[in-house]
Amino acid sequence: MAATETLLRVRDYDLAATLDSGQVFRWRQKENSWIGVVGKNSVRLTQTPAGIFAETDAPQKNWDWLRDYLQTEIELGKILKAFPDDAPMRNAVASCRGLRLLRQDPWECLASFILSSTKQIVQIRQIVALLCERFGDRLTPQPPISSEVNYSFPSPEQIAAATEKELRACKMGFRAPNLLAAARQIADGKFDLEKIRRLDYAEARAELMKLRGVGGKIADCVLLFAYGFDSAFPVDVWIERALQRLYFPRRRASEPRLRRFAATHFGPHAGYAQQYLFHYMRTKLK
DNA sequence: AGCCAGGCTTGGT
DNA sequence: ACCAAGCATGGC
Repeated sequence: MAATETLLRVRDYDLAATLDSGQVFRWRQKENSWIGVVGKNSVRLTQTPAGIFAETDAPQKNWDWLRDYLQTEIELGKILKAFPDDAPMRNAVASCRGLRLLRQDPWECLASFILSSTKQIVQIRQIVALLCERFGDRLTPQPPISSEVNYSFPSPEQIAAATEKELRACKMGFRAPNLLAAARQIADGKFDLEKIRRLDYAEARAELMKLRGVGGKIADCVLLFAYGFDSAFPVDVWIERALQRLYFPRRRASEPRLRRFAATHFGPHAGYAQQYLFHYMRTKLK
């Protein structure tokens, strides 16, 4: 039965923390709900005691795409149990109960993180919103499900057809040529985002880093948030500060030292651990 | 190794 | 209201 709404029964899922934790930049809060776009679907999500209530403009035959995006089927408990048993991790888990990792579209994730460099989250949201309005597909609103116009994330082809000047007008500055180059390589078939899935972590990371404007941090974000490489551990200044403060409070640890520590300390779900530390640091410390 | 590349937010006056 | 400093990643 095609329907425009469903209830995803899930517990231990903090929708607000998940959609507002710096892994994705398209969701906005409206009253008690979150409005966003997944693929070509405008989506409204509402946290309820029974789970996540989801509404879309178009009727859906099944909701697998949304379950996959929200990662509602994973066993969070198992992941949390695999975290190192130390005080910082216990505190982070206790204060960010229900924080999840999404499974995003690789191109949207890559493009968003190319735009993220040396930007704060509020600014990344603005840039991405402008980019979608100007180059994405207009999605027709269906009252009363949605009253506002939404836009799909522009495809590599849509961005490849733009000029650097038009992209700069979305306030992305020096990131414009990087985004344009990536879009063109992908649109021309010279860079294959699907191939990344078949590589191991180190190979996949090296492959992404061939793109201009993609260093280790951005590659790790894409590997973690879009491809599900759970061992990817993006190290940005927040995480560096968190590691320094939580694990080396007495002595100053060099950046390579912190990286080596992170690579071995957090186990097979290091990426999840990173998200908990990041959110803990952003919301609870300083 | 150290500087440079938007533009928005924050903090000081 | 204004102006300076801060943000935070990759490339050269």
